[in-house]
Amino acid sequence: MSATRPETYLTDLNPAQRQAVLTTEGPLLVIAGAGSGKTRVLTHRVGHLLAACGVKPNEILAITFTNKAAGEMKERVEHQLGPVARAIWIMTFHSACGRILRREAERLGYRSNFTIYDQSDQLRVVKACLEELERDPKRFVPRGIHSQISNAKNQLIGPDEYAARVASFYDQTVADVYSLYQRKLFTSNAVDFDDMLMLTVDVLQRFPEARERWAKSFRYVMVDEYQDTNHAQYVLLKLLVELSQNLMAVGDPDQSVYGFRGADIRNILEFEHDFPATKVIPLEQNYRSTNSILHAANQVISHNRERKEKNLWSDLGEGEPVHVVETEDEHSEARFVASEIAALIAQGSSAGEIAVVYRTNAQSRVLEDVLVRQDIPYQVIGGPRFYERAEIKDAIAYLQVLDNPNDAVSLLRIANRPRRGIGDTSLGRLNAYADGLGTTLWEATAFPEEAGLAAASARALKGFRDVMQTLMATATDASVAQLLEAVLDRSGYVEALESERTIEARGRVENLEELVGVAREYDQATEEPTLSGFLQEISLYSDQDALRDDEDEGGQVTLMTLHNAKGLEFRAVFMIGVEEGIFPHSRSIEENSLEEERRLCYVGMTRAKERLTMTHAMRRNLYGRVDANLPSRFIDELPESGVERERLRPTSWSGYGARAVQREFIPRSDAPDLSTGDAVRHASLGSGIVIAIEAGGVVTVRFEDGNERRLMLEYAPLERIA
DNA sequence: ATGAGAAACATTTTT
DNA sequence: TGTTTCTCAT
Repeated sequence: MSATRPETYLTDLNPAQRQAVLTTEGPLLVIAGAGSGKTRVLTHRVGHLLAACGVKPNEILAITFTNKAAGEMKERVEHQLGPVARAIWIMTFHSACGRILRREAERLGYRSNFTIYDQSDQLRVVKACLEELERDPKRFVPRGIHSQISNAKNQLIGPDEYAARVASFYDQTVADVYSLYQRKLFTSNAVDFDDMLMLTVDVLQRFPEARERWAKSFRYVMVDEYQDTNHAQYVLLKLLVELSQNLMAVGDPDQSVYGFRGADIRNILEFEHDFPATKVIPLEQNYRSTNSILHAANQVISHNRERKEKNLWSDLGEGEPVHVVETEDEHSEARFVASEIAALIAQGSSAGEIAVVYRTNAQSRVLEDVLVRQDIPYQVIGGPRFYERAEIKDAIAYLQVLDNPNDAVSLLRIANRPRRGIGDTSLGRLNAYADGLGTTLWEATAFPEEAGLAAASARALKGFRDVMQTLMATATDASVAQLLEAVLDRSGYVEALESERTIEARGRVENLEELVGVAREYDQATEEPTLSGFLQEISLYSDQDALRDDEDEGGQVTLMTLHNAKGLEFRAVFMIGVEEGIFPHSRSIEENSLEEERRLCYVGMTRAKERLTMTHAMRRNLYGRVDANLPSRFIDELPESGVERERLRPTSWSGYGARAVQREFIPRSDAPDLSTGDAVRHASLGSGIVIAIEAGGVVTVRFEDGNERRLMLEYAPLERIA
């Protein structure tokens, strides 16, 4: 690629961006306002280091928070620089820690093929601990305990230190669980997400040779979304740049919205203090939004006290005013938004350029109903995740046990799945037997009689153990995909699903096939594919980014929470439910985290490129209660100019004026004649089965994804399939 | 071991 | 108001 000469790649940067690219030595803080081109800065800076500063690819570590962001950055850098880019460490905090830990785990007594426990695995372990300690799970809610442990880990407080700080009986229980939890993970040769950071820090702090090696190997470190780092991540970075001090942090304190997950906004606010001689470069030119939108967003965020002054501007002109619309209730709000979307599409916008954002997931429902009826294609971000589906977790658990038989959580998960007569009682006995002997659960499975299992259970267990051992033998010379196929076959898992003969089961089998596809892809794309490698990769890639991307070919309106909208942009954005109690959420008002809510509002507003509409309803049905809500204080904080306020009232019994009803009800004359049990396909919802028919032409259809929906035969784009 | 029915519950969630 | 989780009965 020829884009590697400075005069080429510097020309498409503004002065501040250029300065950020050229400042390579010493600590650098780039305050990157929304839409200010920070990804461009990041990628160009990598290019500059390689092309003009003689830096080798493997000396650069570029950290992001999401796999998606890492993937995008990698792609851009590769596009710019060619294959050399592949040697650059562009990855998430967790993948980087995973890579480091794989090399260093043995110093801490873990083996390098450690298993990574996700949220639900972690919760299982907490529950097991509470049970073992005989604490009442009503008083000590597992989720609460877990979040205490997680917080402690983010603060780098280990079990011993936690125990030393105990101030109440509750704390004492947390401390006991924490310590037992860590021991359980250790004997399972497993770590949780938080451990990945905490243990990496631990190994670097306790072993100077390790610290020196890694600090030497990364001469240049860059971190994106620095405002979202937690304390552990901060300490990790400090250790990694100990020698060079070449740390570039890119972030925007106004977009810190993950405080509730341990992100510490002070990291970015105090960066200059933490890293003396820091150079600070603000990027204030916005390339995304019109000035009406920016002005409005700036005005709202200026109400935060704990903040560094910043003023975004753009040369994209004034644009349309921001629309603020009041409706009667959530239904009219949804109808209004849907009709506006329909109008935008009619004017030539693509559905993919439109987003609806809201504070809580539950708010999508009402809107979905209207969108379906109006036949507007949409996707909801944040539904059930691929890797969290039961069948996928089961299949992965099999692989985990094959790779790391000590992994007790996975073993317990699959022992009786599919059902093979190894019940909870038997597993409990085995567990007790293993504990008594100080061995692992897997080893105990070799001695069912000694563990006191009934004859039938013992036989079942032997069968299970045989299958697993055969598979383990296969594991040594099969590819990951082959092994997975062997697992699905030999375990009887797929067979059990197939014999269910339901749509759900068929969907599960399809999901499993998709997982085999993922494994195949891994086998092909990786230089040295190994089972451990595959497992570590997918443990950290546990979201639906990949699927999300291939699915939105046709262009669909995107529905998502404000949190999920971070980092994205759309031509038109509808922010719904902008009401006191909803947004800001009543919990946030109680918890005094209003400033974070306001930042969330800022994030949402700055997603819009050309058109921003904020709606609020006077009445809203929430949890079966009708509440009267005031408009959000954030609406009061909007400027006078560049904002157009509108109040929608019914003009007739049927709707909100012409534009609201236009597309709504056009009955079809060719409605299919359906009966219960018929297979049907819906134009936007996929196929499913009719499970009920009511008077008035209302059918209930259960779709393949498990959702059930009531549809009006006369209007729904439904057809019968064979 | 499975399912029906009651009770409890209901921000946000990059890894 | 929907959903999930728990309990109890089968």
